[in-house]
Amino acid sequence: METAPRRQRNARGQGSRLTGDIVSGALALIERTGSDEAVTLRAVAREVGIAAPSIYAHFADREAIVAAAVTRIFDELAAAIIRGRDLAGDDPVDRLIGGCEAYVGFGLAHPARYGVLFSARRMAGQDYRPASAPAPGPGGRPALAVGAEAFALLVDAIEACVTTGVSGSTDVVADATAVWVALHGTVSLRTSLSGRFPWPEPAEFVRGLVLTLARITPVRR
Amino acid sequence: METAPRRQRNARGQGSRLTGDIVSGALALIERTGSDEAVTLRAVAREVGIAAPSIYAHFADREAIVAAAVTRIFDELAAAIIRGRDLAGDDPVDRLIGGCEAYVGFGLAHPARYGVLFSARRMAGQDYRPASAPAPGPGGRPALAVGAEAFALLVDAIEACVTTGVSGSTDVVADATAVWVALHGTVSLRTSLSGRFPWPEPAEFVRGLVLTLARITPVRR
DNA sequence: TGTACATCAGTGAACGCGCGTTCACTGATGTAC
DNA sequence: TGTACATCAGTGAACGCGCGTTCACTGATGTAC
Repeated sequence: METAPRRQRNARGQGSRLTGDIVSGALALIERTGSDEAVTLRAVAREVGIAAPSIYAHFADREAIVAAAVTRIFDELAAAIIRGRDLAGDDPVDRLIGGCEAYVGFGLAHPARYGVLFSARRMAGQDYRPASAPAPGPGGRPALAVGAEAFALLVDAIEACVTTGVSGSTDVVADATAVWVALHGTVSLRTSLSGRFPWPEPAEFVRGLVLTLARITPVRR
Repeated sequence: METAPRRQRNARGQGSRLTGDIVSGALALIERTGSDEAVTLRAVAREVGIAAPSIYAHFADREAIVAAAVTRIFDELAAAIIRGRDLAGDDPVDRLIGGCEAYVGFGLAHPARYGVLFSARRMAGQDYRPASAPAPGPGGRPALAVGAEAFALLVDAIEACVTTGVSGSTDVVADATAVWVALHGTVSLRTSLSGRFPWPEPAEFVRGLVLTLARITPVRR
């Protein structure tokens, strides 16, 4: 268990910089081990190059660190979706597919980060937290709000397809839910069973799922 | 940490009964805590009512216990699917939907058990294992074979719909993969975000997913 | 039929480890006078 | 301009805990003679 070189202490008034470095250290541990289990106070301290008790000035406990990491990952995911959507051009179907491919691409490229987002146990833990302290995290909004933003992107993308007449969806939210469920299942199952199942090529598979579930009329393409 | 009452020792020649009890203890821990993390040698020993070192006569390590538990859960899942399929009657579409609803029903009713089946880290661990020791477990077949059996049930069910002309699928394996991914995503997301998302009623939602992705011709119903 | 013995099915104590958390502390740096 | 002081940003040692794993052992029961 090698320790990072001892970190230089922050200048007066800059103490909150360590907050961000602790989150980065937690993300590095998640990335390296594939799980948020590895995010212990002592491991994070080693990663960042500080003494373990120093963390208490920035986070109440392990859960708070993980919650802050989750917020950061949701931001990365949302940014990836928006990038994929906007790179796809102006056609609403292309933009929908571009965003969905980016979602799956992010999940497959960063399975550890993605997995932490939807770790059932962590979420269950949040349920026990009193409503008065909704996992704020120093990143700003609570993680779930960011997740909701990503879902809103999907709803809007399908809505745009309905508006231009290429989607026959009569319940956009229900169909967006179906698409999300399928995208998540794709990332989750492929990650679990990567080499042990004859997976089709991801981009084409996702395209097929989205066209079908978002009820894009086949006439057009 | 209360210990179970001390277990009565097995009669001579019946020592292997403890093997099954250890797996049951592991399942009880998974069910109670929601995660396979809780399956430690000492916790299992407490659960079963034996001394921790006694486990070594039956399992090489923690991983072997979890692998045996996974095999048992896969058996339960396959049995649930078959039951749901057969209770649905003779119509191939009804049987397909019955099996899929049973899959999702099992996952939602036993989220902890289901979650362990597809825990990415556990699976990754199996990859590092040499091919010479494919996680045999005292349950019989390796867990993945049982997973493949469940997938074969799905392929057969769609195949039957194609044969009777109600499914327009031209690539049954690809469409079965899409259905599986969507079912898994449904269980996984609903479990993670149970109360924090306006989920539609499961049976109807699953029905819609399956009819769409298995390309059941809408003419008929 | 009696008895010595082998085997089976475990036990109990001990080890070293990493963990969260506490406590009193240190040493640089800005600020009031 | 000098200096005492408060504050900030941490540190280091120590605690008790649960963990996997080892080791020598125990005591019931079947079996060979």
